[in-house]
Amino acid sequence: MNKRKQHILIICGPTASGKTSFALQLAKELPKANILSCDSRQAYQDLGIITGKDIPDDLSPKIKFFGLNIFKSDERSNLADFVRYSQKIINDSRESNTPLIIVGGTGLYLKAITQNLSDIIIPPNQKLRQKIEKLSVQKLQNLLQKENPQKYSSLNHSDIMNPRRLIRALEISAYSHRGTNSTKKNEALPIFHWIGILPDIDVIKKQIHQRVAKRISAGSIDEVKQLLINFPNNNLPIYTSLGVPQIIALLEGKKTKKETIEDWTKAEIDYARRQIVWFKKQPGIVWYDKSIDTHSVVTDLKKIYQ
RNA sequence: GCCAAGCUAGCCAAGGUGGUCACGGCGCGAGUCUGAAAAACUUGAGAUUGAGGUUCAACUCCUCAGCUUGGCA
Repeated sequence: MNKRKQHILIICGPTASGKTSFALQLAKELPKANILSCDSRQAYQDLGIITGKDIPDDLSPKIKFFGLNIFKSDERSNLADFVRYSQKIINDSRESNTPLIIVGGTGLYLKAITQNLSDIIIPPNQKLRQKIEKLSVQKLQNLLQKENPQKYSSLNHSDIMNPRRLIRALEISAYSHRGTNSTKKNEALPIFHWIGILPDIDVIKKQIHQRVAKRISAGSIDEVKQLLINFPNNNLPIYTSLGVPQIIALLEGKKTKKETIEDWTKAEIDYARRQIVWFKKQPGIVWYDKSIDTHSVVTDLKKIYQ
């Protein structure tokens, strides 16, 4: 790898597109490689079955896999935490001169890793959040209009109806008002090469159907039971992992097992759809629609890593 | 067989003294998104069982047919 410029491959795509196995396949063909999973839920230490942390047991020692199990399940980890972690992995890979492949489906995290997003350094303000979280959308709008009319008018129709976005905007305004508006230096970023994996939507749906059925029979329900015992606070982010709310409904007797499987499957398909919408909009992604010729990609990549 | 109630989008479902675009929810489609992102939010397309009749006008009233559910000898 070039000593001065670090090249990093990013493999993105919707859930069930086969991006992880592609990354592993690719890594095998390199003399050594680090893989960083960029996945907001697999980053937690529990729910291995539900979130599908399917890394082969016989992983070659020349491949190191990062990004899994890095947060405790009762943590409210977030974008900034993950970016910090990623930067460490990126730096380590550069120093050890090891090619790094980032693979994941959490679009915003990937975006933040590859660009210096300015506002993400502003931390959550729990006091403020608690104070205003119960307010109506209308009231939040009024507040923001008063506090930061510029930001208010920059929001689109969807965002302006979104309490979470309004609260975040108010949080940022409050932070800026304190005069601690830090101007973070743009550190030299590595060069990122994006590959998007996008099979036909029907293939994805079929994969999702199979995957949910498999995960249910592999012990997902017990996994949720255990989670409820270990971390009874079901307001934690980990509780929003796909499959968890659906399984909780089953445990509460509100749904049959069949309905649970249907609901979970649907949630996964909806999620895949949202991911596709997001990634399609990101510039600079080289898309692989159907079958991927790993070898030709490797050939291309070797040129980059020369 | 008789009586009763009902039949509104793919599914569930509200409505009105007959009178412009027929509530909703689910599902389906399309999007938004810089510290919750597997999150949160926005938005679109779909309907009056069929055939007659009354009327200026019927999804709403009448008749017949079909189907569904409940009750009865």
